[in-house]
Amino acid sequence: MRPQKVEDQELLTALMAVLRTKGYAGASLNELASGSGLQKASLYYRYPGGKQDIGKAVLSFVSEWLKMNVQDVLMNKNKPADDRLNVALKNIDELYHGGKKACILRALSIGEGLHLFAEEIGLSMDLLLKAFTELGLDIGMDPYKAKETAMQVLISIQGSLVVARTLDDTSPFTNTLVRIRKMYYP
Amino acid sequence: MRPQKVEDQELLTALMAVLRTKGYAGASLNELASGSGLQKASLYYRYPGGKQDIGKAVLSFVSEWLKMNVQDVLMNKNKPADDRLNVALKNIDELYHGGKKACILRALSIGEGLHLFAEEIGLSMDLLLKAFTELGLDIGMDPYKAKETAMQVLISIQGSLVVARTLDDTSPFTNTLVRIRKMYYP
DNA sequence: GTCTATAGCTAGATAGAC
DNA sequence: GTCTATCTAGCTATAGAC
Repeated sequence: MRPQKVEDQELLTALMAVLRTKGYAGASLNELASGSGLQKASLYYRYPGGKQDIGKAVLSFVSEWLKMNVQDVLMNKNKPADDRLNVALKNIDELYHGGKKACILRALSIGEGLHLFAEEIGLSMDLLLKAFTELGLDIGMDPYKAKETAMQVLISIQGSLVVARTLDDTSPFTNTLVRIRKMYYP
Repeated sequence: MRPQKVEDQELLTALMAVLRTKGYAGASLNELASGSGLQKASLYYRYPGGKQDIGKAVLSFVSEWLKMNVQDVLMNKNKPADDRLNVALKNIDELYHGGKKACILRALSIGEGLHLFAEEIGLSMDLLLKAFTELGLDIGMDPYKAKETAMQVLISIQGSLVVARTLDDTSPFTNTLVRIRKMYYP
């Protein structure tokens, strides 16, 4: 058992960085290799299923990150709800580097990726939807309002990331994070 | 001058359909050819610059479509503002087939496309932003509110399309069109 | 576990017949 | 204007040395 040249988490972070900027079809194994510090053949050793395997591994990694850094944060009833929201939004801000980086879920939901990863992407979206719905219920929203608000959170995050990229201006995203806070604490 | 086998507009519509579903990197010339009814070499005759030329042509086509079916509609001061908004929203609904089809501006803003088409995509976004801002001013919003509302329109359209695709459910998009109406006529 | 080297294929792009 | 045939480069994936 020779030691790994690159740790799993570091590797997945690097692979995610390539996929989120290039997209699934646009990310070649050569780019995934050079971006991660391993050679193509080594990537096949770590992910025997090749590129599709890499995509699934990255999406699982993202899903776990969201669970830990958004869902668990929002649902931790030991802390005040507004503190939980602040931390979750700060984590989301970091995930997208203040609007400078694209969403991996969106990048992989184009073309072939939409069919290959529909399940994984849908799971992450559901996770976020449920977490923000729970927060709404927690601060006294009725179930319908809580679900609608959570949906608006997802829509405005995704939408503001798209607009930020196409206008080359991060302010739509940063403003959106402030707006989300106001949805729960007007 | 031999007659064209496929009319310009029909050709661009077919090419757009391939690009918006496969993305720029994912759409091969073979797919663009079979999707449009022409052979690869014929596409090179119509678009000498190859794939990049096709992308730019499709984006110009979309920009003109938006100008005619959204901007000119919203700015036509001969009709009542709420009628204009209804028609513009109906046209947007058709452009995206009720949320079933992706946005070409978003599909081409991933990977290589973001750099190749930044200008064209930004122009279409600006066009929409200005048109909806104008509508807001027209019904009495102050300039700041008008601009903010227009930005929310763009964000919620793009975001709801992403969420609709990832959840495989068009209702986020169709609900968003209703919400947009309420932003201007609460 | 990681590497170099390479197989087999498909990509974007062009030449030249009609 | 459109086609078939073909070029080269780059792709995914694998074999085998270390």
